[in-house]
Amino acid sequence: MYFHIDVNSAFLSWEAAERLRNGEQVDLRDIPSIVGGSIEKRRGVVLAKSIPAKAYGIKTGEPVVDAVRKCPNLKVVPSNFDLYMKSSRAMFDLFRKYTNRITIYSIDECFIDIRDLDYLYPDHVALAYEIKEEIKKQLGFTVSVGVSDQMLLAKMASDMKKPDAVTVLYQSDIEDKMWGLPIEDLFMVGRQTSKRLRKIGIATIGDLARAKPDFIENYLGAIGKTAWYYANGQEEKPLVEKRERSKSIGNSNTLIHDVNIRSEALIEILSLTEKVMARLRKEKMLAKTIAVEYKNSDFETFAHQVSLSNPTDATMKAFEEAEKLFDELWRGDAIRAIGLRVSNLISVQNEQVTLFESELERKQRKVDFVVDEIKKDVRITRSVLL
DNA sequence: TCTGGGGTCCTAGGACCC
DNA sequence: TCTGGGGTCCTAGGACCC
Repeated sequence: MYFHIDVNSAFLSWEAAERLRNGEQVDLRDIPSIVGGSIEKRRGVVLAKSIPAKAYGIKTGEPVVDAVRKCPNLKVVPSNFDLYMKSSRAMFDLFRKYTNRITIYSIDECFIDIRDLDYLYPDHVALAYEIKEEIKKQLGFTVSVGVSDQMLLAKMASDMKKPDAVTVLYQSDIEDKMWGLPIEDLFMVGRQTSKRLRKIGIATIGDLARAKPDFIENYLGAIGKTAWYYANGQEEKPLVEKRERSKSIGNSNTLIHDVNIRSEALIEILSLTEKVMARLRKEKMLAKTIAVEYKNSDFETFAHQVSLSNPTDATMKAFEEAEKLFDELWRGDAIRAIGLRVSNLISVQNEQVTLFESELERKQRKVDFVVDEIKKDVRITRSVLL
């Protein structure tokens, strides 16, 4: 038996709760409001919206300027990722008082396997309400809980009633509760897939469930098969697997101005490389593949990647490769955003890094080590001061 | 319409090997 | 060599999630 727990308008709720704690009178959740990226820094999209804002037709992911056009007295607050991390951790810690069988799916969502709690809490729905109420009381925000014997159905269920709700959805309910929903509501059916499905007359989850699976797979490929199973309330494989380590680590950045000077782009790439490689070293991993990506002013993206013969965690080694990749990649157009990602990661322990290492590489590793330590100290000092 | 950032997985085509 | 086909690895691009 699973719960899927989803924070309602997470970033906005967390901001609202924090402001109330700090003595502010107005609850952001009661007025048209959004958490939005900074327009000046060209990150101006809606990250979260209040229910009153939703009533104006404001959607997550749309440009903030459009949202303001829809609702001129919209309250726009900036994002605050430290607060989100803190709020997220507090919520997951609260769940851990019940069980450790928690699969974190994102910053504001998780699955809880409650099979160990049967003895203490034979009534699953009552437990769902208890947890929901405890979050509200202790942390000041609401969640939607989905209850089912399967992860997929628990996830679909938590989406059905919002905010502050518990929804039960078993296999035997899907015809009644799920099949009438538009195809877009099915997990893993996004814009492209729904467009293609509608083109062949599949408009609801029920339409997909009743279609021939082989035909759908032929038409859409692997995603078609997966979606067909989901429409029928089945998972071909577990919805999410607990994984110890990430498979890739990357950072990207929208530049304050479009750039078409190589040296300016390289400064940005170096800064991204430093960030990404520091994260990689912190995870005690080495990367075999390095990829550079950019987005031009027309929002086209281009990427190049390379596989190294010797995996590395060294900033300068990665930067050398990134520089080469960028030179192959860049068409001389105006660059809006740049990203760097490493993948094909292996544990440091699994590799005798020193085996093929040159004197220069050895020195560079030392530099990385020292820089990481200094940054650690800076953080410690700052937290002591706070 | 003037569009973020962090991820995962799939697909198609080419290189290379046997 | 004018050649078949399977397996594997790699890359670029795209779809999806939050």
